[in-house]
Amino acid sequence: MTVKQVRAFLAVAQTLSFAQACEMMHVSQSALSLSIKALEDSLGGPLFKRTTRNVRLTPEGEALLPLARRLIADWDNARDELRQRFRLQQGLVTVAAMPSFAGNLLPVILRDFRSRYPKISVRIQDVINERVIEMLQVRQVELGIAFEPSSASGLDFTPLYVDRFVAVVSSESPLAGLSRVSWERLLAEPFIALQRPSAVRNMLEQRLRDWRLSLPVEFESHQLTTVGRMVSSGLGVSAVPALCIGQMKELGAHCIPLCEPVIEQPIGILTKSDEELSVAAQALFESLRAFKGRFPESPDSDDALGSAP
Amino acid sequence: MTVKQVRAFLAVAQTLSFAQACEMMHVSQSALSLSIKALEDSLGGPLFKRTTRNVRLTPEGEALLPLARRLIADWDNARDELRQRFRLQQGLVTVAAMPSFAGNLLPVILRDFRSRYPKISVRIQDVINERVIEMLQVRQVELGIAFEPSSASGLDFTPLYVDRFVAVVSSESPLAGLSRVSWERLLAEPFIALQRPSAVRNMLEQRLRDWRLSLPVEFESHQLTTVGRMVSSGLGVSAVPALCIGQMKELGAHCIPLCEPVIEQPIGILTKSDEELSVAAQALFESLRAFKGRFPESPDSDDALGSAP
DNA sequence: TTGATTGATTTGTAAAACTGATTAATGTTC
DNA sequence: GAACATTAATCAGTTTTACAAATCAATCAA
Repeated sequence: MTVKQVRAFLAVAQTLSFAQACEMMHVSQSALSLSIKALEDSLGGPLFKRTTRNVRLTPEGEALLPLARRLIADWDNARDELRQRFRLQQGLVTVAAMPSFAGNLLPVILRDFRSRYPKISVRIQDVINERVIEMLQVRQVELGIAFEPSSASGLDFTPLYVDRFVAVVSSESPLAGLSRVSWERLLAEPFIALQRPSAVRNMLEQRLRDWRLSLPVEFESHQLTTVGRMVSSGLGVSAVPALCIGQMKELGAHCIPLCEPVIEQPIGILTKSDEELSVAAQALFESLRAFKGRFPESPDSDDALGSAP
Repeated sequence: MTVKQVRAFLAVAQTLSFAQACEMMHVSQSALSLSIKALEDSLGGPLFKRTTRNVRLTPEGEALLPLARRLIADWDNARDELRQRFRLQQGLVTVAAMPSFAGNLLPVILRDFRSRYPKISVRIQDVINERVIEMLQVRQVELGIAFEPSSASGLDFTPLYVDRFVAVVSSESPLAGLSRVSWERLLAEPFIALQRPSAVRNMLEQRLRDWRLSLPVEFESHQLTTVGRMVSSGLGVSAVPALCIGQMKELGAHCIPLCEPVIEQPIGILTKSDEELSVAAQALFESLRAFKGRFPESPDSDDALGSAP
């Protein structure tokens, strides 16, 4: 019992004529006759009662008809779905991205991606860095965007850009006029920090410890927006990834490059190393990499890397 | 995309090894390789990621797996169902029979039939003669058991036996001792008849009119049982098909052969002439015919046929 | 009866599916 | 780290299957 045989059965059942059915199937009449006969043999009895002038279904044929219809419909649906998947005309990519990326660059990239592959839906998880890695490891998402993880994490890292901290100050602040500012100078002001647990916050404190600096935390918030508002209201200063400059400016805060040390961290695409990417995920992967040149320039000269003195 | 290819896919997906899968499929490894490749080509992309040491599903393969499982399961189910039908191990026969037959002989025949084909269910409609014919014509049932219909009914008639009217009298009746009784003598008593519309009743009146006799109807009932009770209580006499003798005796009534005229009517199996019988219906048809010899003897000598004088 | 139509059958051919041997690649083991 | 074992892909040759064209047999209409 093959698919072709069942299709032949449907064609004959529909037209009640071998002659018409064989046109529909694009085969010769003899081939159709043999197909039907083979099907009947494999099922154990006749499906049609046929004379030279007349073709009708037997009761068993009648019983097969609805079954055959459903089988062929399901068959074709499954085939089409798979084909669409491969053709990127359907599918779902799951992505987990750290908030600074998810909130700033990702929407732009996705708009481009969606216009290219309108039938692929993208599910984004806007979670902290650690959750990105966890979700990848338990296969909750196919792609992650985060800091480079430890090599033992079982994840592959494809760098996209190097993020760097910039100072955020109110426009009335005495620092506002400077073209660059040192951490030491910045931390003389009351500091508004992102709440723990946060990889960004942890990384920041770690690096500052190397320089024997510490954060004089005055306020804390989970939301970057809140941090921006606090700064622009003159409550204190902060430091955020360069990615968020636009957001800060919108909130009326002022951003200044930070030095001594320049704190920067490569950010990139994470994938589970032993896991294949779906065609759809590969497409998004490529779209992300294609944006590489359009990221805020991060001069990756070695001397700019802040290292402990 | 063929069934064989999808089966091959399932085998490989299950074992994650071409070598094991090809044993399962009883084909050579190269044939299996080609099958999978053909499937992949027809779908538009790889379903497995395979190295010489390792076979794993791609995300698209992962997507196909549940679909394939269902397709193959449905496929096999449909095939098995049809095969069982042809093998008489499954199926449904619908029968409409006139009450005198449905209530007396049919149960015995069906017990035999059920023991031979336990998986075939039989749906019986116990309806009056006219409904039997109607139900056949609209294909509500496959088989009917009734009087021979007019040849224009579009039904085929296979005679089973000839039914004959017998007198039913109470055991106290002066007629009870007779070995035979004429209709004229019987109709001198108050008559208990089956209610109209009833083919039995119509036929009876028709035949009696030929002999210039009429029914002195005193009571009417739809139920044979009620007729029997009335007779045995001495309310009157009746005449019923010979098939019902057993039933009447159980109710305490007495049955006597009727003559002048002997009113008899062939009863048999009806089928729609332009309709094929299901294998299951054919089997029941044969079971009914096989019982032919065991029906109450109806001497079909021509002289016994009552004809108008 | 004749002619037209329709499905079954037959026969030769082209396509496909399959096998077995070989090859290339990749873990494993000592 | 080299030899070995295992595995899937590939190739060549064979078998099997599927197909088309022609013919046949049956049936209906005129």
